[in-house]
Amino acid sequence: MARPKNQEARRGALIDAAGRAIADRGMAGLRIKDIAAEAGVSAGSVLYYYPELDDLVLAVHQDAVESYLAERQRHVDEAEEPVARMSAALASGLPSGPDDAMHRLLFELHSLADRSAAHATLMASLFAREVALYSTLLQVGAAAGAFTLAAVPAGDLARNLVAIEDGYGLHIIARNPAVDRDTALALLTAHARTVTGCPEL
Amino acid sequence: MARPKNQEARRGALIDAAGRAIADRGMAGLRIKDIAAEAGVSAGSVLYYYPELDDLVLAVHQDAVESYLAERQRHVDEAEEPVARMSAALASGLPSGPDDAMHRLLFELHSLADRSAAHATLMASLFAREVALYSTLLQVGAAAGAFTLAAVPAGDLARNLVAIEDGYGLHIIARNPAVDRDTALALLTAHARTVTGCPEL
DNA sequence: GAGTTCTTTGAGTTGAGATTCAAACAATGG
DNA sequence: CCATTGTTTGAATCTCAACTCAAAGAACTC
Repeated sequence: MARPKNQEARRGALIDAAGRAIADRGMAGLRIKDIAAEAGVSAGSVLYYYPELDDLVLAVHQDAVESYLAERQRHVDEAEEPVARMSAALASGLPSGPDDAMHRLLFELHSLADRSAAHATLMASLFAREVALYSTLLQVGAAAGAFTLAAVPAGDLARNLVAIEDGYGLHIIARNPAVDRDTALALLTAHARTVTGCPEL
Repeated sequence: MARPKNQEARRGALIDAAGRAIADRGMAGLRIKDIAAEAGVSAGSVLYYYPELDDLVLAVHQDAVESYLAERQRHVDEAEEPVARMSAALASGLPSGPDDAMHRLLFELHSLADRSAAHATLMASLFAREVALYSTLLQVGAAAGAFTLAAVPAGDLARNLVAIEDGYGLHIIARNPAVDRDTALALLTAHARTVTGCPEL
């Protein structure tokens, strides 16, 4: 063998490029040449690394789920106290606005879930891990005496929190003028306040 | 003029056919011939009535929003008492399962909102009217003494209810095994119980 | 630097689907 | 039953993007 295979790096670049292409053109408008242009290579090169386009899209989805979760965790971990950690979690789950690239990407990819088991699994995994994050925050907060949970198990409350995030996220991305990030965050926080009995949130 | 124009009826049939096609192939996989096949006509006929396919899709969206809302209202109106009406509202906002045609259709169409102002408007209108429905139910229930609202304005509670519906709806359609209709309804109802202070829900 | 293998490209091919269109067809008025 | 006009169709055409492929290029080994 001669020329070094840095296929990993190449594939990584293509995954990023495809992510950008999907976020701004949508799955329906995704074209190989757009991915190629975004990556600064020819269409042939995209096919060279991903003869099956579906594999690339799946890689994008995996990557998006992992980095989104890592990013949220990072935000939460910047805080120490249970209340502040919960606030950070709430703030990190909503799109910054209609053009939030990560959320646009995730919603586009989610639309594949009903016809692809692999995508459905990724979406379910994202949901489960977000629920786990909130569950932990709620339980730790309750143990520390900061929260008085409105219901048990905490997982039920956590699922509702994630559902609200997803619901508002959908509307923010869809440019619903009645749902901007600030209102959504206020309503989400109000809900969290209710179920934790914690007025400081 | 000779031959009677029953274009209205023809267009109506095409709207239905397109709705079915979108619900089961998705916007990304929508083909004129599928709409035509669904309507039992040739592809040419579809173009004859809708030279611009976007107009047909927009008509489908309008129609879906109206009939979905009408259907929900009908469900709610089958009950008399505030509590029963609220239960009916809660039960009518979630997909029956991953194959619920109306919800599949609505979610597909919603994905157009971020790139089309017309679709965004329809989606926003649907949201606003669902919020209005819940607002009314909450206020009437409170006035009747059945509910003790956890917050004012009632519209805030209503928006959270709709957001939860949308969030769980998304996951049910996406075949998330952790979110089936029954669990989602139970969690949604639990939330409603909390914010209304009404144990009978 | 010659040989080898990996990589990239662009031109050409293929195929699917949208669109056009002329001809056939149907219903009604006269 | 003929003329008129609306409707429908299928075949022909157009368009665009996926895919193929042979040739050129690049990095490494020996």
